[in-house]
Amino acid sequence: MGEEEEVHKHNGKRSIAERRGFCWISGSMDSASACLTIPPGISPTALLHSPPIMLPNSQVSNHCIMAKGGIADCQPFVPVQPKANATKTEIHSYNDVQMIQKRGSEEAREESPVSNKDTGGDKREINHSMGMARNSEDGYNWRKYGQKQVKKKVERSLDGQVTEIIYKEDAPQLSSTLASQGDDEDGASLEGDAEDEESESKRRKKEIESNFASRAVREPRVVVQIESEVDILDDGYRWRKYGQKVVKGNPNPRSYYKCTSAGCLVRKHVERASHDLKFVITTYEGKHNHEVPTARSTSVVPNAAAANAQVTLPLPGNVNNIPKPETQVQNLVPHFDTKPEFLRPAFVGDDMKYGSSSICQTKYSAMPYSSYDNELNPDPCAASVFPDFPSLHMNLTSSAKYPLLGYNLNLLKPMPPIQSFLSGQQLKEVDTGFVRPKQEQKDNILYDTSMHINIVDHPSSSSLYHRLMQNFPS
DNA sequence: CGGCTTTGACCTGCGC
DNA sequence: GCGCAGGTCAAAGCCG
Repeated sequence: MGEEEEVHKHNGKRSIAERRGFCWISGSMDSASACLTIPPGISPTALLHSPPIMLPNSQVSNHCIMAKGGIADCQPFVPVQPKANATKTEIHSYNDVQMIQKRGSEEAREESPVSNKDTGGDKREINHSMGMARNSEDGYNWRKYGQKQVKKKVERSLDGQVTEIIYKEDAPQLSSTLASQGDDEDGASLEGDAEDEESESKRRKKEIESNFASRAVREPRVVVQIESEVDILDDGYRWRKYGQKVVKGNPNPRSYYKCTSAGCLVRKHVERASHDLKFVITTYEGKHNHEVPTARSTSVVPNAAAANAQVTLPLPGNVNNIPKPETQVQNLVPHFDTKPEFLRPAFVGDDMKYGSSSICQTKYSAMPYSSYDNELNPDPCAASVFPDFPSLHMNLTSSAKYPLLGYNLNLLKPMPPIQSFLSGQQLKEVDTGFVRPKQEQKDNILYDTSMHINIVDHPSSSSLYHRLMQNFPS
């Protein structure tokens, strides 16, 4: 049974996603991000029946279920074409979403940059009151149970395809959550006697203390969604898998990893997105208290082992040397791309400068694959694109028939429809879990279609992942 | 043989 | 208190 069915059957109860603490992001953002959250090949109508993106949630500041009622607030789902000189990285905030969540639907419609006028005027109610459920026009009852500041970074390819979506949860907004509760209880709290208020105050205080004691609050959590055919994204650190579990609503198993460095408590879990198997969702919890292991294997994985390949991501040589950005760094995490813009001086030196990020793309697109064949054949692009990182080189080994990350590097081959990504054998595997034993993966020729990117970073280069994590309190 | 993965059992939190 | 679900543990097995 799929998640959709399960959720739809919840009628009268809290949805699966809600119970799981996920937030459904469906729209109401600015026009760009509203479209960008939609995986390629998913129609707007389909979004009514499948969550486009799910964000793991903190245990403390809950999220609001937005999904089913969000479509009406979206801009038309027209693929966003990249501007001619546009940067390839866009920062979006969900503030407007939260506004809708926090306020009633009427106010939201008034104040949201996306109005119903633009979207056909489909009126839905997104109730913000805790404990209250209202009927939305999808026929289900939805109850807000919290909200949380989430920032999103969307990366797109030249053709407008979403290649990477990264979510960063801001610091828990207990105050807003509590304020929301206060709003809900305004009648009682305002009219109650002093004793009740004191009791309530103590209860809330206790709640806050309890919340902060939980790991979900102590540790920063970053969610990265990357379009990738490989399941494991090598971010430079060493991880040991300590568990695997199939979570409800996603037939793809979630793998749990711990950082192998002694004393480091950072963990992450990786899973294929249920709504689109092209996406790998990696959730990082915690902050590394050590440097990136220096002696790392940088071997290029043969094509045949694509499914088990690791994509090496650039990481810093010394976390302590990374200046803490003054501004809020957006969503920069282990990141692999054909355009490692985080390695460019502008990115390394100044968080929010996205400059001429298309340079590398252009170069890559123009490069024949033979240029990237192996480590003995250093990427000629590297020297010109990353002048500040002389030792950096990229290895792209691929028979890429598909535009991994949205970049069709193989200009000599046609791009098949995205929906063909999984078919036949692979579709069967979805039912039993996407991740299979190593040997099976290696033996499966279907995975030979992926492109491998192996970025070997200069030891002193900076990592956006680190810088992001440094924004979180230790 | 050490490091890693696998996987069933166990723990914990939450909702009812 | 019970059941469910997510997360973690740890023994067994695999692999280089």
